[in-house]
Amino acid sequence: MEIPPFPKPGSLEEALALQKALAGKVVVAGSLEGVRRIAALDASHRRGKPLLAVAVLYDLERGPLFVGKGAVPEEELFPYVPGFLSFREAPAYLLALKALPEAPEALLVDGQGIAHPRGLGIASHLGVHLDLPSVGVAKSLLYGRPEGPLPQERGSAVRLLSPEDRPMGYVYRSRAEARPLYVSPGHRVGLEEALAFVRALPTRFRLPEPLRLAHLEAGRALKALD
DNA sequence: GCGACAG
DNA sequence: ATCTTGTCGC
Repeated sequence: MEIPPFPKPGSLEEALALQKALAGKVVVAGSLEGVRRIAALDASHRRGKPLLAVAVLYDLERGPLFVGKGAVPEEELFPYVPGFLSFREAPAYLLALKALPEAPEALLVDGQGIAHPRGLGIASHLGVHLDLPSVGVAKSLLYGRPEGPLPQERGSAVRLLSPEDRPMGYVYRSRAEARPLYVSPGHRVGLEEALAFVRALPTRFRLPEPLRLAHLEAGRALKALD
């Protein structure tokens, strides 16, 4: 697939400017109905080792088809700063995607979409960079607050609101006993459509299966480095 | 000034 | 993300 070079900011100020510019290109509209092949992205890292990213090419009707991997040496990593995660992890994800035998129709990313201080979480950043529909599924909250209490039952969801009460996504209960997930549109998908998409994904445990596989594979691939 | 803070 | 043991429960 076509992958444009990813600019590495020389400073946080530069990253901020890039972020603001790209946020203006995010499209929060569209349906993922009919999408069949996606790429699920997750990464693993330990100090002293490279950041290891995994892209699982996943057919929604057949299951996992291929695992692409990408690694970036620790010395080359942008520092982790809340709100700037994409500048650290995106380069590794792009390498993992480049290793896939075919381009996915959409991306499922471990992290926020537009539920972000400047509307450009890693899912949105990757979506805009590659001009692909994308959805963010984060395991914890970065920005915003739930509109109300989240029911315990599996499948329940409440909107995630910005400080100005703008809906940015959903707090979603994928499993009855599990802590919620934070689902938000990345790019080229609407608010409700992003939730509908995640709800339709096969989910055996807390994380949707494609992301769980990416998570497991990233962990074992990193461990295999030594 | 204080608290919050994806991975 | 990772550092970390046992422990509760299906």
